[in-house]
Amino acid sequence: MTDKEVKSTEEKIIDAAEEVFHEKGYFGARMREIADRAGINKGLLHYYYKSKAKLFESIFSVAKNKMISRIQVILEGDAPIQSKIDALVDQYMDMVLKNPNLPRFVLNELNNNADDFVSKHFDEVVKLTFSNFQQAIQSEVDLGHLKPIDARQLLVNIISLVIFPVVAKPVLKSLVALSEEEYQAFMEERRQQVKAFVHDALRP
Amino acid sequence: MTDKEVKSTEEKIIDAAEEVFHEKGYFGARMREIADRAGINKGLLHYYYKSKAKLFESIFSVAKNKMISRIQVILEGDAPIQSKIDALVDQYMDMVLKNPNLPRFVLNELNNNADDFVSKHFDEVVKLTFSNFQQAIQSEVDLGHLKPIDARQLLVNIISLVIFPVVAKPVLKSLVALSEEEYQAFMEERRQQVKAFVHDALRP
DNA sequence: GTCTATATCATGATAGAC
DNA sequence: GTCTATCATGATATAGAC
Repeated sequence: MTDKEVKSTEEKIIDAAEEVFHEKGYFGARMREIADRAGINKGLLHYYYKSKAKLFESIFSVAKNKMISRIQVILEGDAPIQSKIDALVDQYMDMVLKNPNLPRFVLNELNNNADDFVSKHFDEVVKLTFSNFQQAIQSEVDLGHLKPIDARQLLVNIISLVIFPVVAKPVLKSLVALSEEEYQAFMEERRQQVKAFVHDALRP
Repeated sequence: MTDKEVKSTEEKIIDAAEEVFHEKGYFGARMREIADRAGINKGLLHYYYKSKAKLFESIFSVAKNKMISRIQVILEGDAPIQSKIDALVDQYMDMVLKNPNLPRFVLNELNNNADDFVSKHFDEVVKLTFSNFQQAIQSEVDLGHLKPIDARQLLVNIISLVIFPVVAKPVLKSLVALSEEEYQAFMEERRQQVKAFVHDALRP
């Protein structure tokens, strides 16, 4: 949907709720602010979503899917491991740069909720995906193409290198004294840098 | 202070407030819950801290210092770069394992506040520290001891590799299907793994 | 479907007795 | 210093007119 099209009320609500929940989290978000940003009033907001909790669930579910859908496709494919890693970095980098508040939001809300909530959203999805990746790593190691490494640690390394600098954006800007433009450039450089860093670390 | 000593009311408040703010963040925290965990009532809590905001500032300031004090000492010393990196990983790993909610808390609250708030807490401190590190990296690169790398990117890499898996603990436990004990073991392995990974990536 | 007005409830904060 | 009781505010949620 492009900006100039007329949004339905439902769409206006979703868009506004995404903004506010992603920025402020569940507890920081205000139904009032969501209604305002959607250009409607609180009564109408509650007409569409009976409660803040319902609206949140809807927003969170979409966010969670954005975070895991791409990784899943990549890790399950049968491309060579180096291209998998590069694709993983590129896809995640695209996603977090386009939705800078998404990772923090998902991470925080997963943390706020009990373990069974986390399992419900992640477990089934992720087991197969990961074991495929693990096997791919192992065979490359066996062939002497990669330095031996625990596949779990490697996967965590890659994701850390991409997501953390987005979650920590405010610190980063202070830490290396960046303006907004410099930060964007830094992250764009980072795309290549992370790929090279991981590649270099895996040299046998 | 050990557990069996009698805590002053002030100490009980600080300890309880740390727990609650670190777990729930500013907006999720309740003065009621802080009073309960401290074993006092809300009236007394407000006698010590006139407002939630004041109490928060006090807790946040300590948390922020925990996050930057160690890194600063290490990066400013004149040890060889490889030992600096190892020390940095060890120190940060110790800290985040002992205070698993600390990084998320600091990161979130920095994000919730305006840029000048961030600058106030970080800027002056960090400039000198970083330029020292940058020079150390550069001379090692010049000597051919390290593969050329942007010092900013390297520093962000190291911090990402240590902190992210703590911030993302719930995801991690699902992603690689870990129990609490397995997670702790994973993180303990990680201490060596990160050092080796960074070291390997920097081989010329 | 959309709005205004209102009910309900929880929270931060204060007042005052002891 | 510590407690109980209460206030004031602001947020979610509902009722009802249009």
